[in-house]
Amino acid sequence: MQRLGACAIYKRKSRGVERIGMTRFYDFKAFEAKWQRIWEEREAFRVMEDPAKPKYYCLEMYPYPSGKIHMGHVRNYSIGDVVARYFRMRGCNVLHPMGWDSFGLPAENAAIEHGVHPAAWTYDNIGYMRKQLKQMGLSYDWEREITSSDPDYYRWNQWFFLKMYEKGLAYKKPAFVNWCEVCQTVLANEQVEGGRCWRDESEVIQKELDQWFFKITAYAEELLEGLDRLPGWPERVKTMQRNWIGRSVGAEVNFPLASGLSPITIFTTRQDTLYGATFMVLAPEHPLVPQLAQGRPEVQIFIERMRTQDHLVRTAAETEKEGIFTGAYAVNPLTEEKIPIWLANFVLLEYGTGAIMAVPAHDQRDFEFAKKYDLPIQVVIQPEEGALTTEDLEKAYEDEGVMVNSGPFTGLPSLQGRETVVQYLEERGIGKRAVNYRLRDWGISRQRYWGTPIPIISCDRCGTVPVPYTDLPVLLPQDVEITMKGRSPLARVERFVNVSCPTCQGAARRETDTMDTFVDSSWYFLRFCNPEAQDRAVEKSKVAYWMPVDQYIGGIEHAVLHLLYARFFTKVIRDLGLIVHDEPFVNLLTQGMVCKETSRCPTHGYRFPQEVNAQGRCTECDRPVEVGRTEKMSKSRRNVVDPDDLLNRYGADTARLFSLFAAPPEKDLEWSDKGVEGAFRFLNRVYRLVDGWTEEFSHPVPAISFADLTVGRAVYQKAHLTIMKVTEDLDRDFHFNTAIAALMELVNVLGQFDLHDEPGGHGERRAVARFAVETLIILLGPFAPHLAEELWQRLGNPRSVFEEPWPMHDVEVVQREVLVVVVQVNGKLRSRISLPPHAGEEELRRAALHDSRVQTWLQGRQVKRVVVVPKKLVNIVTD
RNA sequence: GCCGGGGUGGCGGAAUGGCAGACGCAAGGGACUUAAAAUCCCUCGGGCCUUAGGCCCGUGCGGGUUCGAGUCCCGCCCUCGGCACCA
Repeated sequence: MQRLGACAIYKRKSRGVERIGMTRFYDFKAFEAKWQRIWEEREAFRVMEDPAKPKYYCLEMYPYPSGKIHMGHVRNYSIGDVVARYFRMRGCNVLHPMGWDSFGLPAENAAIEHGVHPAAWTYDNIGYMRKQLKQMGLSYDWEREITSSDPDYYRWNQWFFLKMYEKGLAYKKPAFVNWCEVCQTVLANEQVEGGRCWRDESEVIQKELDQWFFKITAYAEELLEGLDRLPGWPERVKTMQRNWIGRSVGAEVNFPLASGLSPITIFTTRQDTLYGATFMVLAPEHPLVPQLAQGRPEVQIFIERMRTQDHLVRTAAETEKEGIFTGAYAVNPLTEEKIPIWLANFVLLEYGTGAIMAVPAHDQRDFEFAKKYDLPIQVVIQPEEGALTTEDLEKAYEDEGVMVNSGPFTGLPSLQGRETVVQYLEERGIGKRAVNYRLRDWGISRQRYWGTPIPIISCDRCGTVPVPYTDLPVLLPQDVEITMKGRSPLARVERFVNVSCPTCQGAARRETDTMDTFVDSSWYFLRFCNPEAQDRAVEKSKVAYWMPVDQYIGGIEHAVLHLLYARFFTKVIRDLGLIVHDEPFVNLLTQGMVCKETSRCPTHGYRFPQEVNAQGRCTECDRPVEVGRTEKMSKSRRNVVDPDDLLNRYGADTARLFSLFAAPPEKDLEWSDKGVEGAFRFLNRVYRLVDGWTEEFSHPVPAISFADLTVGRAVYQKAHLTIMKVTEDLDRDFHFNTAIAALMELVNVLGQFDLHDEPGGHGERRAVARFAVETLIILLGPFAPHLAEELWQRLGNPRSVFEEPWPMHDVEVVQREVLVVVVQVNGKLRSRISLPPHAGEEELRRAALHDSRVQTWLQGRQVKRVVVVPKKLVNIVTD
């Protein structure tokens, strides 16, 4: 019985030494290290294609190597590991890989702040985090590890880029970026705060630079429609993608100019309100503006002001509407009235045609604008009840109604009017049906060093020339000075920039921008199928075997960006003929955030737990600290828990078990130190239970069958019920928390069980106990793999517990021996009756009516009806 | 404003339209111990009936459907998240 943890040994050796707060615990450190070593030696999680087995691809979002793993990773990867181990035990050939999303800005910031090379910083972090993941006992096939910043990986980003370039899906156009004059660099949207640079607080301007784009809009319709064929995705993720794609159906209408210049086309979803269009508004950047506003310097000034205003600010809903008259007029094609053309901040060049017809009576934005600049308002839609007049209009009437003041259309319901008007426009060549998407093309240029070089060369004679495939990869040069000064750091590396043109051999320059790191993660799941392939990005047969991903698991924060880009890439690669599937991820589990309560001091803000004393006061100023609401764990909120501490103190199995037990996976998890201890206690209880019985189990146990069992029937049955419950919970929605609860129930039952036979017994109790314990260990395996392996081995089993097939419950055993049926009178619980398990409806009814407690409730009442739910309940309805 | 989650004990959370509160945490009581820790056992939604044992109320609020509603329907309130001048 000398198997308890180190502390217990210490206590025994040093009798008489008093230690307060000493705990006895199982030696998780030794077990976990041992089994991690054995798994590695046995290559337990290597997989190859095996047509004989059903395949299962389980994937968790690969991490950015920021330094250390955080609790979100612990949760994410614990979930994934249970899924992977479970399906493996169910007989599937499981692909469960891991890698590193290792290009990105933090590496460059580290270079600027600490003078470390981004590569050194990144690869150090990967080394540390890989060690942490291994310490968690995750069942990855590490032979398939990929690192997106390796040339072996990113060369294929370049390859895909060139393929897309050939197909016209990658193109260059001028686009606005956030530019800080002080830093001389482009800033990401997240680095612009209120229109100012986050570093030096100087004003950020919109600068027009040549940028590379992927034409994701070419797939807008398919990306939208495909969502309907993803039943395994959470509804909210699909909704967010639908909103993001933002399909709207309407019409494009041509408005002739009064001066006879070529007409201006607008997009509208409300062509039924065309008769109410009393003016037009163009985006300040609209290409026709210079012609229209000739000789009007004040318009130039307005445009200039709009150009320099931060795009985010300008497009914010709270920003006041402002505009200016261009001096030009257009003609409403239906009323044939002359209407003024204005420019305004709220009209965006990127959406629709960059021009709108303004219907102030029926569009709130137009209404506010018309009121401000005193422009005419004309009511053309009347609500069903009550008349609307222009005079008493306090806000725009945007709902449906009946068309009025609309010439031949007057009297039509607005909904129907939309169809009739668009037909009319098409017949006369004034306009046509049109669909618009809010989705914009994906700008992938980054003026950064630590990313995939864009494989393009520009030559003064030949223009834009793609790097030939044979010259890939375009390697990212190593010795580059990284500062915040200047444009892309690569632009100052002459050896890199200066090349000869692949077409004319003349002097030419390389593109010095790098790709958005979302490009890397848009296809990494394909690379896991054939990470070793040197001559191609994806190997058709292997990808055909493994893809699509059966279960993808990650944070909700990628609901739109990553998950949309990955779907887009999948469709592009399909159209390149390399894969056959349309969607990358069949089932998606978006795990909730890991949260913890925060502490705030009135003077010092967020406090770490160690910055709060026992009296709940700030250690710096002694003011009472307010315990705030629970929020997502983050360094800035000072409410993080370091997984290293958790792993050292309680071990991987406890860390995993707690993060799975505390909440269902898709909900937020509230951190609780006490809850972690609870999980640890449970594992210790399992350990002690098995440890205490190992000796008994070394004696031979007889074969048992439930039918002949004279003792321990309830325990035997509980084991089968637990198999049923755990299996159901894993199959239905991965309800790990209730599955673990079922295991706890089994342990509670076993804790009460005495396995010593009555005099004259022949080991039946021992046999029941052994069966139940082995069942427990197998079922516990996916959740607490190290402890399960250790206990399994100690019971004398030579093979790994993960080579055991997942058990199946016996339907005969699970049948209750005695049915306890609930009896209600008028829907209220009044009694319970016990009956043999196969009692029929009539027996139930009779037994219920004769029950003495029920009798007292029926006194003086007439039984009107008796509802019988077989095996469950009888409800007696009286008058 | 629009869309999507969610409101159940002191807390995290359970409940295919059929026993509300599984399991865990906290709390209280007890056993073991010289003592503490650890462990084990018991109690644990609220109110009421002196007891055995029972009764009443209770899943955000108000209606409805049903023999029966935490669960389904209608109307609200609160809360979290996403989107938001998208024509």
